[in-house]
Amino acid sequence: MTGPQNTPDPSRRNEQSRAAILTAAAELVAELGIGKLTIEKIAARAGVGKQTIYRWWPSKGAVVFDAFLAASEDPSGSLALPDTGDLGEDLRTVLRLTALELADPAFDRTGRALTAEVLTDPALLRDYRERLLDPLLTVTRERLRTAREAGQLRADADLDLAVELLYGPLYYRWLHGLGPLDPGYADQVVAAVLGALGPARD
Amino acid sequence: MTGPQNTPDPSRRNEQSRAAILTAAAELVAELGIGKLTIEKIAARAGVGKQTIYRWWPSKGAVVFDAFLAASEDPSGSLALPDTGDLGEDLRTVLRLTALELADPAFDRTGRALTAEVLTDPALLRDYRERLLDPLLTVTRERLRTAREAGQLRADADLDLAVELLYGPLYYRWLHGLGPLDPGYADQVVAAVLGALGPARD
DNA sequence: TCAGCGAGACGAACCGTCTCGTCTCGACAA
DNA sequence: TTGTCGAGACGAGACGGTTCGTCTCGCTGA
Repeated sequence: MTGPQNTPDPSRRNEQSRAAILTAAAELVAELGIGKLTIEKIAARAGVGKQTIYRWWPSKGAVVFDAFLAASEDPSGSLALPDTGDLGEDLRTVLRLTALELADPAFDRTGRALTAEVLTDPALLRDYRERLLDPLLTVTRERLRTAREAGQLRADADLDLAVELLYGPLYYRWLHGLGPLDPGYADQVVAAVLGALGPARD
Repeated sequence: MTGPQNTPDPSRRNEQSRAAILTAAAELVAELGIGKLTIEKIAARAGVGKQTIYRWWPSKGAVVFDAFLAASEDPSGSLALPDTGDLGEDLRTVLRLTALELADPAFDRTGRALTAEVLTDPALLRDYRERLLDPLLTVTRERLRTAREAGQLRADADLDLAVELLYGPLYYRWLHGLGPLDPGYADQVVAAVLGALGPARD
C-alpha cells in the first residue's frame, strides 16, 4: 500500500473558481509585482479559500504561470509560422511581432516576473519548456528546415543554432534593457542570421 | 529642512562585519538557493546584528549581488579581452570561457538566483549594468571595433548588434537549459557571427 | 562623545495545514 | 422518476511557525 494519493479529482473541479483565481493572479502580479504577491491576496481577490489554491497548484510561480498562459493562449490553439516561401520575410514577421510583444510595457512586468520564477524553479522550467518554449522552437526549426531544403539556407546549417541566434539576442536585449526592441532591430537580427547561414555568397 | 538623512557614515563602517556578511551570503545562497535565504540567517551566520545588514543594503538581492561581485571580482580589477590580432581566435577564447563558467554547476545556482533578482528589481538591474554588464559589453565592442578597422569585419558592421549576437545565444541556451554549453557551441556562435559580419565574401 | 556595533524583543504579514459546515454530483434503491 | 446517501471540492478562517523590518538596549572604538 502506498496509501491514498492526495491527488484531487479534476472532473469535480469548479471552473468558476479556477478562472477567478487566474484572473486575480494576473491582475495582482501586474499591480504588485511577483515579490509582493501572496497566495492570501489572490484568494481574497478571487473570493476563494486558500486551500482551493493549494489544492491545485504547487507554488505561487505555478499559479502566475498558468494565469499568463491562460491570458496569452491562442484560442485557435495551434502555433504556426507563416510560410510565404520567402524565409527572410517570414522571419522578419515573426521577430517583429516578438519584439513588439517584449516592448509592450504591460507585458514587461509580468514577463519578467514569470521569467524570474521559471529560472529558479526547475519544475516550472520544465513546464515552461513543454508548454511554451519547445513548441515555439520546434515550429521555428521546421520552418528553417523547409527553407534549407529549398536552398535558402546552406545545406550544412545547424538549425538549433539558427533558432538560438534568432531569439537569443532579442531576449538578451529585452532582459537587460540594452536598447530599443523595434522592427528595425528584428530585421537586423534576421539579416545577420541569413548572412551567416544563408547560401554561400562566394 | 528636508530632515536628517538616514545615510550612515561609510568611514565608520566595520570592514570585518561587511566581509563576514558577504561571505555568509555567498555560502547560504549556494546551500539554500535565494528563495529560502533570509536576512536573519545571513546575520546569524555572520555573527552580526540584523540592523547592520539593513543599514547598508536595501534588499536581500543587493546583498547577494554584492557577495557575488566580491567573489568574482578580478583582483587586478581590469577587465580586458585578448587581442592577438586574430578576431576569431580571440572571440572563441572569450566565449569558450563564458560557456565554461555558465556550465559550472557551482555557478549555475547562484547565477540563476542573481539573474532572477536582477530581472525583477530595476534598481538592481541598473547596478548590474553599471558594475558588470556594461564594462563587459564595452570591452567586447572595443575589440570588435579594432577588428573592424583592421578589415576583419565589414565596414558597416553594427557593433552593438554583434555583441548581442555573441552573448545572446549563449545566455538564451543557458537560462532555458536548451543544450550543452561546450567549446564547440561557443565556436559555432563565433563562426556564425563572423559569417554574418565578416568581410564580404562575394 | 557619538555613531556603528551585536543582540534580540516586538507587532505585522504570510506561510502551509487544518477543521468547520455547505454545496454539488453521481450511484443506487424504491 | 424521484428520494437518499456518501464522496469530495468548496468558502471561510483559526492556527502555530517563520520571517519581515523597526526598535531599543548597552558596548565599543575612533
